[in-house]
Amino acid sequence: MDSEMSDMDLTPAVDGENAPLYCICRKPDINCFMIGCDKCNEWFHGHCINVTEKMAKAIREWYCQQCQDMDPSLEIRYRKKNREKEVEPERAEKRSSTPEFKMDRRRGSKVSVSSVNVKRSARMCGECEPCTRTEDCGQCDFCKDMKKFGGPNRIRQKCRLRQCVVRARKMLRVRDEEFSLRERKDNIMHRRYSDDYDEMELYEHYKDRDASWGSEDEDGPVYIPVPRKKAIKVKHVKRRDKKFDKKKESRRHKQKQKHRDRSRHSERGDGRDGRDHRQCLGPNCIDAARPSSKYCSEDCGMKLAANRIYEILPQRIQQWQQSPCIAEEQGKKQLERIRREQQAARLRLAEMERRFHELEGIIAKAKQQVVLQDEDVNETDSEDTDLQIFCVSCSHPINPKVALRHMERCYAKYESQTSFGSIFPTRIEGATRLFCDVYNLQSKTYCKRLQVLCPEHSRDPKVLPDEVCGCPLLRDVFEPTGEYCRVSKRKCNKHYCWEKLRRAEVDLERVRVWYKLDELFEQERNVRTAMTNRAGLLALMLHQTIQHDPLTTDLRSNKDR
DNA sequence: CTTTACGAACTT
DNA sequence: AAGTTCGTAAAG
Repeated sequence: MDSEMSDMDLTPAVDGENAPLYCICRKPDINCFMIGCDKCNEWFHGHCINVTEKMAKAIREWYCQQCQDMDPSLEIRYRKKNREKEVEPERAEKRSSTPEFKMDRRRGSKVSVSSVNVKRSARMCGECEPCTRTEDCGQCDFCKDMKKFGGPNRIRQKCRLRQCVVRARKMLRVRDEEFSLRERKDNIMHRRYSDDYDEMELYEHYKDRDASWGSEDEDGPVYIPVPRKKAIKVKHVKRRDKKFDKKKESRRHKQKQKHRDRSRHSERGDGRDGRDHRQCLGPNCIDAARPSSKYCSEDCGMKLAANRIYEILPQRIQQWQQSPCIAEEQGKKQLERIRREQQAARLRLAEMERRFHELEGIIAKAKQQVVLQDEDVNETDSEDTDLQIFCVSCSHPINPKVALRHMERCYAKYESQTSFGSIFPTRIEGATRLFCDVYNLQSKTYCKRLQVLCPEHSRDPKVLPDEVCGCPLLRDVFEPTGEYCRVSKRKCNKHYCWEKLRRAEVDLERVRVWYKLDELFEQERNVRTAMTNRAGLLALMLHQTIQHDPLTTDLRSNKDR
């Protein structure tokens, strides 16, 4: 096989019995460059049709000769870039010689507009500040996504600060306003504002300014104090020089940007000093604040914070105490209810534990009974007919006499094939024999069936030949007679596994009570957490209670009492 | 409708 | 070849 394959490289004429044939040569060779027709989907060897791999790279759509003959409208299409290269020289020249020439492609195109060389595209006006920005901030989510900043390159969008004010989608421009604020703040070092200055307002201010700046530029030679970007000659300049110029430009531009911001800031004339050194806001401190901080040190910040608390807290506590807290009262009521229910559940649990022991006593007593031989004659009563019922598990027809026994076993058989576990063992102190809790190494879980009902991990005990059934006999379904069934356990079909079922009944109820207790405990915890958090330090500092209308409040509190 | 992810055109 | 970023499908 191997040799055949390698042969194929050299002699494509080797024709496998069922290998598909391709190309005009109708040969099965596939180990060379091939191109597919975009109409008929047939594959052709490059060398058969004189198309090299290099040529194919420039091709976007390719049609075979046959398809082109059949449909003359089919035209081989090339990729834009390559087509440009192949464009006749005169056309290329024409383009470069017309300053207004626009090639608005999907991508950034260089547009020559009155000798300013700018980049324009559907997403870039080319004139706003973000468009002219050349460096990525390295801080925004888009930058962080980039490979160069160690990101996974999943979002693939350019830096938020470089998203065009005019044409970029809004979501790309601003998402995390806080971020862009911080960034701008960092960039414009001289700009300072105190915390009572509305940050949103500031941001809006920026946005507006940016937008207006962009349009100003487009309007033409109206001179404003804001220095316009100077025309930079780039046309017919060698590539290297161009690069150099660009760098210079961006540097100069940045300087201008700074200058502009500074002058704008002072124009605002809001009395705030834009200089770098502000006084620390710490109590009685006359030092200068650290850069990008309102304080000279951590200590001063903490002092001010402490003062704030001393100042505000007593007043808030007073406010809090002035009016009754409805939620607090409701919480108290709820706690009371929960406690009552817990009490009831505990009683019920004690009752169930008592019944648990009582049952064990009954079972022990039942075991001491003696088998009555003549009873089993009675058992074979006239019901021994051809009546048939079907097992609920296996659906086999079964004799009613043995139905209970069969179904119990049948169910156990199926049930034991599945596991029913949790990764946690049961931890209920003081509870005997509740969950099975056998550890399954494979699934790393603990069995969560009732122990008495788990056919997977505990088999029914073997019944000895002389064992008695011992099921307590009842009158009118519920009333115990004090008598016990004295049929041989092996033969009694009426009370098959009665101990198991009775135990399960009790255990199930015990589990229910435990669940109830658990639920109540959870509720209590929630209510308590809510109550402790309600008038905590943080809550008091953050919120305040205002009595808008004392009359209404009084009425309400009077009604409550 | 917005956000995320990604192929691919385009640039460096 | 590697990096950038646009348009859009898919997901939310």
